[in-house]
Amino acid sequence: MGRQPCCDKVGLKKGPWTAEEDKKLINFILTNGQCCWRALPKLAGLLRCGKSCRLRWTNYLRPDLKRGLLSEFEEKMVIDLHSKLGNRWSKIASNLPGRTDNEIKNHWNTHVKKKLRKMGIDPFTHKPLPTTTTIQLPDNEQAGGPKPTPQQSEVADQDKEEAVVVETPLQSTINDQAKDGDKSIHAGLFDSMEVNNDFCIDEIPLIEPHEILITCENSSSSPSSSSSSSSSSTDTTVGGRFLSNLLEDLEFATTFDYNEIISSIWDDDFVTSLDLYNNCDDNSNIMVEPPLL
DNA sequence: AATGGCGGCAACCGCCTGTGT
DNA sequence: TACACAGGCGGTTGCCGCCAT
Repeated sequence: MGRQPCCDKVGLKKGPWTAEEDKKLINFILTNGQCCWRALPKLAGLLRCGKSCRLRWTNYLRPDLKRGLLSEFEEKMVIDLHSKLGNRWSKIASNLPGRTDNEIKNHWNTHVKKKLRKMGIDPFTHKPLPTTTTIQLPDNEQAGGPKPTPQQSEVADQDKEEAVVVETPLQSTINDQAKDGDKSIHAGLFDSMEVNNDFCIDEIPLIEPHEILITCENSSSSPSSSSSSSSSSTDTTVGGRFLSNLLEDLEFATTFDYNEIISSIWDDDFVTSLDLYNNCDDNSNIMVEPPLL
């Protein structure tokens, strides 16, 4: 007898989320907080699996999410953390405020892997690629007999790396950069897992629940032309747009009093900060501290 | 201008882990 | 200790837009 599915899948909707569904989810969570994902869809009037709701909220609807490409520094952080933690994306994400594991995972698979290979670094081992004339095949097509799956390889690699900490070429590069300048940020980044510029990668979450960092995105540089071009009401998905745009898309102004709900749940300071964020148009960072729900 | 290939990313699936009983 | 359940995590899939031809 198999495990019971997380929810009754009969009649449940799958695929991209519609603005209406997003609205219901946001409305419900802002009103009731995050609790019991399994029961949430029913209570919120959604024909979705609880897991799907959780994913949608944590990856796209949370107000503390940053959007857009990872900055150079964030990318370096990801590479370094990956060299130490392997594919533990959630752990990596916990060290990058406003970034989700899914986002980092996607970024790794689509951008960083290629970049590292171009630099002659094996994205799995973080060590220099062998300088043979062998044609570099995709990960799962490496020549040569039965091989472990990528996951198995990575696990093995991780085990090795846990035993022996080796500074990768990239780390050296970054450490060199740290010597040249910007020491406040880079200093000690790769020193150890214990102390890392005031945070411990292993144990201490970088963001406290009450401390959410929101970066103002340049409104003219929305993540991709695709999302901006599809921002008309004909597009049913909200895609990667950030909350302010999202709320706009959802037509909260006319159909959903977002401010009222916010005010009823979060305190005035946070509401003011959120408002400030929503209206800002430069690239400054604003610290928004929502009270614990 | 049409179209086929490719890349990026949102979302799903299934397994794992933590917690309560 | 064993079991059930909910939530979390990582791998994978499939859609969609962009770009080259």
